Amino acid sequence: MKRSEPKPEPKFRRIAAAQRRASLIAATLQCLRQHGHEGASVRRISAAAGVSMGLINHHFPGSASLIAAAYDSLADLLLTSMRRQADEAGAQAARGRLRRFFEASFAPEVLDPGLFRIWLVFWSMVPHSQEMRAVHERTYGRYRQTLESLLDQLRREPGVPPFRIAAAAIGLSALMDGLWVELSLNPSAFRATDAIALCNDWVAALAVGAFPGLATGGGARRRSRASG
Amino acid sequence: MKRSEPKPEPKFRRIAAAQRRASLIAATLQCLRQHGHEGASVRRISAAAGVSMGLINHHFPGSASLIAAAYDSLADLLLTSMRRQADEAGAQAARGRLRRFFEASFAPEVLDPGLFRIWLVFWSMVPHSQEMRAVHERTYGRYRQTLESLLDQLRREPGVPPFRIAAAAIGLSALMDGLWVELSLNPSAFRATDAIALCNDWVAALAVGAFPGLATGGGARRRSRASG
DNA sequence: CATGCTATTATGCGATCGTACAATAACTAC
DNA sequence: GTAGTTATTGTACGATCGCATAATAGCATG
Repeated sequence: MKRSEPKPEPKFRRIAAAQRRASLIAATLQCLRQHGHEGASVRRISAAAGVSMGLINHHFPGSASLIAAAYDSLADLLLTSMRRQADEAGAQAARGRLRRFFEASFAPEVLDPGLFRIWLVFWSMVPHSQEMRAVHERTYGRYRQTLESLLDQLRREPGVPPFRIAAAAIGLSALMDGLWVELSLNPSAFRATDAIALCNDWVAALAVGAFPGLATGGGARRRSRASG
Repeated sequence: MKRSEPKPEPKFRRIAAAQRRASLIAATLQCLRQHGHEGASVRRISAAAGVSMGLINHHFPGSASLIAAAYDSLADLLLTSMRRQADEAGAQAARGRLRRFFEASFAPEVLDPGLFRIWLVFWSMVPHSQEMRAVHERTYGRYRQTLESLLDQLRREPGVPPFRIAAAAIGLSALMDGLWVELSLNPSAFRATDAIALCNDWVAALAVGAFPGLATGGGARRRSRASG
């Protein structure tokens, strides 16, 4: 049954808005990963997505919104993955879950230079974009909540003295982020296992009440005097 | 004694190469502070320095070298300032010096959004520029050496158990960097005093031997087994 | 005062950038 | 099948980018 009409491949296809947006987000992440800051260009992104330039402005109010959506998407993906790995293999002790969370945080895929490249672009846009700031606060908030949940499980274990969970999560996330940044900048400075060990040590110190400022019950007030 | 020649202001002045380079470095930092990644442009920098475009390529092999020199200059300035503040007021206990170092690290001038902007540009260029990588490694090396010196003083104090200084410096620098990054990204996430307290707590835990992985004498080997 | 050196300027070139807007064509509904 | 909607394309515009190079002029030296 040969058709007389050659049935030419259509020059483009209309797809659902949600799928198109997801495709654009994926292309954005690919560009940021490969070209860093210079990849945040409408031309590059649209070329990577296989569509024309103007389509971006049709689906997003501006390129800033697209990048914010990419930030939200990637951050959610990473956090979900880490949470899943932490909760893997059923009910463990809190220390074990935290250890798995650390191992996931310094896995080779997270220490990929491309991911660092992407993240630097995100960070550089946070202070000057309302949307990026909102995404960062939400993202970082969920990140800390995850840590708070894990630390709360730790606190409930026998022999663990009470501590201020929110402040502890701030410190732990900072330690992890700082290790990740330096390891991304200089993979030979130390090893991923060293980073994991430092995080585990931090948890161990917290579990024995070695952080005086994090202890509950007025421990936070004695800061200016009687310290040395 | 009126001169018949109007003695017009010369269109430009020749100055010593070292001074010109310093001027260009200062202009570079100003541009990066104000415009971030877009400030790393030959045109903007030369305009800020009040010179023409081509002068940069005359004094530096390329714009990358200029930015690397700016990285080196600013990092040295900051570290010197922090070291001076830590050593201020004579011989103190190690804990006091560390506390002063933390306070200097989270002073308002260090938490200035412009400084974070500058630093992100530096970081984004490290993975793809040989010069930037060299500057980073040297800079970060001196930073860790400073911390190692302070931690060594801590270890010599009575009652402080021995620990692996190099690894400890890695952890402490990561904690400080992570706190600085997050505070720069979101100044309302927590306060500078919280960051300082978390660093002091880390030192306190180290001083009581609460970090098992940092303890010397085979403490680093028990990592895969017998941990939970 | 004349002369040479070179720090410095000024300009042109090709490429890329973001934005705007009219034209087109794929899909839907009837 | 046909009309309508709109997702999608294609292009033009002005600005800025890095780089290269000839021309200029400040300064030192004699």
